[in-house]
Amino acid sequence: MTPLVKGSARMPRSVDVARLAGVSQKTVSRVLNNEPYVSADVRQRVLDAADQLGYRLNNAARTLASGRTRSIGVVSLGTALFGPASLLIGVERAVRDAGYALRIVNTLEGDAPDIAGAVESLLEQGVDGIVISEPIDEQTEPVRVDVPVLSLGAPSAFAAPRVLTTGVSTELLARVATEHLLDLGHASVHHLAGPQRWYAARDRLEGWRAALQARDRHEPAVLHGDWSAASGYAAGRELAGDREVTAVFAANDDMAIGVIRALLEAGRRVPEDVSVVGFDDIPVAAYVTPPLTTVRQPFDAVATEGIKLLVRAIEQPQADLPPAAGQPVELVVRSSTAPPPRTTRGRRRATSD
Amino acid sequence: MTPLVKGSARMPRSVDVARLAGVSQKTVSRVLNNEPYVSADVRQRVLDAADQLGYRLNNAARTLASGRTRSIGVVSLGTALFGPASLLIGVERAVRDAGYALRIVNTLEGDAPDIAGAVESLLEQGVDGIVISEPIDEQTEPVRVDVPVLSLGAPSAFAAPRVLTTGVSTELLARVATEHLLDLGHASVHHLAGPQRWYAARDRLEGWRAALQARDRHEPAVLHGDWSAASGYAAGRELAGDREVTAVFAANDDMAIGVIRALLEAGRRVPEDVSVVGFDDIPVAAYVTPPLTTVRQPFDAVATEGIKLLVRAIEQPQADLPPAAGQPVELVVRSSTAPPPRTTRGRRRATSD
DNA sequence: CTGAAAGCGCTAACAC
DNA sequence: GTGTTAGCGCTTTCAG
Repeated sequence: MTPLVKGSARMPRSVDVARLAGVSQKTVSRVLNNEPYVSADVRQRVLDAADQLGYRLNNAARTLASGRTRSIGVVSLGTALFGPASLLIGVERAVRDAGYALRIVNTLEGDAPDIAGAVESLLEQGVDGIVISEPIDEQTEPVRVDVPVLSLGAPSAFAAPRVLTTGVSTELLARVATEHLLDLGHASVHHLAGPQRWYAARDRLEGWRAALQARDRHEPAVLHGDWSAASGYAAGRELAGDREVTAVFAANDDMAIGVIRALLEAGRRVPEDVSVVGFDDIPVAAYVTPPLTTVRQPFDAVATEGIKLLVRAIEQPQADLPPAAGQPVELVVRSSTAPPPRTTRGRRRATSD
Repeated sequence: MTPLVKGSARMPRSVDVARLAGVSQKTVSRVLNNEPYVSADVRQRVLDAADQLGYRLNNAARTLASGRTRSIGVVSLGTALFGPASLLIGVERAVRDAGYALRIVNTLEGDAPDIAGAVESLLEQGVDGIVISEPIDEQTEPVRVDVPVLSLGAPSAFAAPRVLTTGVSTELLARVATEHLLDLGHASVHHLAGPQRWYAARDRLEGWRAALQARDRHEPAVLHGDWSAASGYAAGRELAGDREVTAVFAANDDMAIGVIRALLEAGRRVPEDVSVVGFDDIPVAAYVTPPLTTVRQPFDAVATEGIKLLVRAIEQPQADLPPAAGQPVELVVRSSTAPPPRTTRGRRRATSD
């Protein structure tokens, strides 16, 4: 009468392995944890015995006895948006490479209570560290957490032993995108921002603004979308009516594609009449009409870097945390951007002909 | 000297709660597990005490004592492709709704050894059930698993107590897409298939073939892509050279967008000269030029249905498994499809004028 | 280098 | 309705 039977036979335990290998249970534990001070001979005997029995370490027992779960929890957004999804993939790989298991909780809205609840549920499941993938709202009141927290992107209000932050400065990327347009000769650049509750959206807005201010350009009213192509389309219709508009920087590619669609439908050519830059370099960006100029985020590098920091905070609680390394920035110029039309009021001078 | 301290203070245990509430430790356990036979008064006292202490159940101890992990593992593909990502989100939600935690392992290639390894690692972490999200290769030799396995899409070779399968018949969706083109009057339909290692790709290919055969149409040579817009573009260039081509069904939207791009560059209009249908209805599908006709998969319904089955298999090992319910099929007609040009050799007759 | 004893914090079975 | 008694299968001391 063994209630823990999963399959037909009882699961072998480490004592069974020990018995078969003719050693103590503790020695089995040593071998399986790659601890030193085990003779090669004994090690091999144990390994063989384990293999023969189809033995598998019981994770719950390990965790209970050691107090370490060897797993990392991530709070993610329940969205198939390219950015968050790509980041999550990078995080999974990095976590696995570091020898940890991954536990995921998605939040629907990503607002403060949602995130707090998700963190709570991860803590209950047992995790050694937590990653907040796309932080949205600032936490109003700090959540108390007893493991290190990595916030990918935004600083967040967690009262944890260690709070870490990495991420590219997407602000820098936004600046680069805007400058590209300015360099082409546009007098100014309109911005279609993402939902301002997202840190990523605010960050890009700031980058755009900084680029404009650095060159002392007029700052047009900001339009707001929700990351969707549909919202980009709606904004594009507004933009199409305004003849002043010669350049648009959208906070992601989906919205940029929506903007272009609206512009084309209104009879404004892209890039001849209006240039459009996106953000993310989604896989289809090179194949829409016209191929989209955009900037690319190094999701994988960000994830790798972030998890490295988190794991260090978990395993060496005392050590100093090195500052996050800067990530490369990549502008991908395609055909949706060009110099402004001649009749523009821009301070550009006709270049030839 | 308590090694399990995570924060500054020792984590409270259920005995601490019991002491504070003036009951036995077992009663605390009862309350926290929502077991019956606890008076409302005692229940409230326990809850208050737990709250006051900031008590949190220790999952490892629960698991060890009960033999149930209350978590489900998913083997997923490390890709940000819209389909797999959307499915994963649905799975996460369904798993959470069922009161289980989620453990994820991505595979890079999704081939047999990869999947076997991923399953092994989930088993070691401890899971009550396993979901194989986008099955690729058939397993050559069955993997022995002692928990129920849900294969989302394809039947797979797991020697598990129960192996379940759900998923829309994407074969049916492919047939609907092909029939749409045929109904418009096209003599036949070319197919740009996905990588044939993917079950999803083989399934769609079959649906396309079935539609053609049902109407006794000529079956053109199949083109192959890798799901990417780039591969669609390459295939599109081939297609553009062949004047016989008036209709193309691509196995996903990204490839369809690549095909359209190549067609347009070659001077073939879409849909006037060639109609193109995609698959998935990715968010930008409605905003590319021309807006893409496509079919939509009910990811959420598939996930919900599948997890429901899996949870039943976990919690009621003896019960019969109801067959998976059929899912609705949705064809989204936009502007990338139209009747074939007049000069076509198709058996269609001019309709008017 | 190896082993024996003592829990980790909870649930399960059974008593009261 | 509630409490008591045993473990769950490991890791952690601490001896040899």
